[in-house]
Amino acid sequence: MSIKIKSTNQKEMSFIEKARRSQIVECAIETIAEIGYAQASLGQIAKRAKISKGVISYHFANKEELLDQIAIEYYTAWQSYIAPLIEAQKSPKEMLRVYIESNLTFIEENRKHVIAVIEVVSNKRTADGKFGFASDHDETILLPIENILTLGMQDGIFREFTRSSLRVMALTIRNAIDGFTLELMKKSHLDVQEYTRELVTLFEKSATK
Amino acid sequence: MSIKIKSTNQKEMSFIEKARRSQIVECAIETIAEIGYAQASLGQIAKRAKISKGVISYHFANKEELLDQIAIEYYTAWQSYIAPLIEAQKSPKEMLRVYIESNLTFIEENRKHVIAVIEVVSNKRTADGKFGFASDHDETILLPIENILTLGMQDGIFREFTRSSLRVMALTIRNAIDGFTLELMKKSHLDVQEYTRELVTLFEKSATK
DNA sequence: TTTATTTTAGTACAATCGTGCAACTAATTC
DNA sequence: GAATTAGTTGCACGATTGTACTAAAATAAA
Repeated sequence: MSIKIKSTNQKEMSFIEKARRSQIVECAIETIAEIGYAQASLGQIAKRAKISKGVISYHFANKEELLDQIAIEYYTAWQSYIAPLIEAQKSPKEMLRVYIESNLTFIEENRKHVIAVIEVVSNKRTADGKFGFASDHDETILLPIENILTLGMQDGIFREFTRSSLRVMALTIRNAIDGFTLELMKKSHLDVQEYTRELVTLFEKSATK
Repeated sequence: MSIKIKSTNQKEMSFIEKARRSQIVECAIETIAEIGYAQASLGQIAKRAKISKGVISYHFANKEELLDQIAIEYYTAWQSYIAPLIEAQKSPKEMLRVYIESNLTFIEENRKHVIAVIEVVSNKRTADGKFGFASDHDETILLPIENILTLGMQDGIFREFTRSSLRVMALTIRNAIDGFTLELMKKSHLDVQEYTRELVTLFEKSATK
């Protein structure tokens, strides 16, 4: 196996390499979103990109690195999108509402990417069969909503949460958001505005006193 | 492709065939639950069953039939388990509580099976890339909880739901239950009782006036 | 312009995949 | 007991997979 360390230790990636990596990631996203993880071979991705398979192996150490990149890029973009919106809110109740709204908006605007991420994350396994994405990944995802719930509880607006009930609440919100993605995938003409409104109502009721 | 119709049109399955099919399905469940859908080849399943791959193809028309059987058996068992428990309740509020409790209990008692089902269902695709399990499958799953919510609304115990808000509520409950499965998969020592209690609280608050 | 480096196409390779089937063994039927 | 059916092993086959690599083309540097 050839170790490719140029992007983390050596000099900057060239303009060509950046463009090519980006194209390959984009084609991987589309391929996975359209035919599913199991069918999305490097051959299929290369075909979509109109390049040779060898180009993929030149730019990425292996398939795993390519697929991980899909997830990494998504979460980077997600965080950059969500964080400032939430920080701009004054009250935890507004933060909760904006958290849900912005998540669903982001998903709608990045449909394929989020679908590809869910496929990659749910199918990734370690050599011994465990989930490939570590639990610190989950913690990172859950942190913002857990902070919002904690803040709301401290402000006396939200109900009293124990450590575990706060975790279940946060997980349930995240599960609802991921579930929205699947629903959008099955029904491309879903009324997103209405879905969002209902989710906000639901979680406001369940979070407040 | 050889069409195997013996189990649906011809005479009864023999004792041997029933036992063998059951064993193969069981090994498929374990294989998928342990190493994931993508790695669960017929060879892996046959190895686990200590049989030749040809035995699988003798008893099942193709891999798809075998995997479908995993889901069919799960949902049959799930429905038999859930329905009487809910029917025994007098009020929609009790039904909602028992719905959540019995779902999580059933999942805990059938961990591998439900994990395998989630893997199969989420990865199944039609020839043109669409989700393989049709939307009538979703409707069947959602019907019980939708009925409970409708009943509660008619009794004046639950809040007023529009058609769409009822659907979002039902979906969110199902997403929470599926999310519990994933959590259980990642953390085998999860406190199920506590998780259940929190979920019941959460959805009671969100459903009532 | 020449040389050095990067990038690409094309393909070899071992391994694996699902499907299919011949040959064999075991059990049942006539 | 012979014929038929049920059940199994072992493996062929075409296709595909991810990894790896050579030679050629393209680009950058001297």
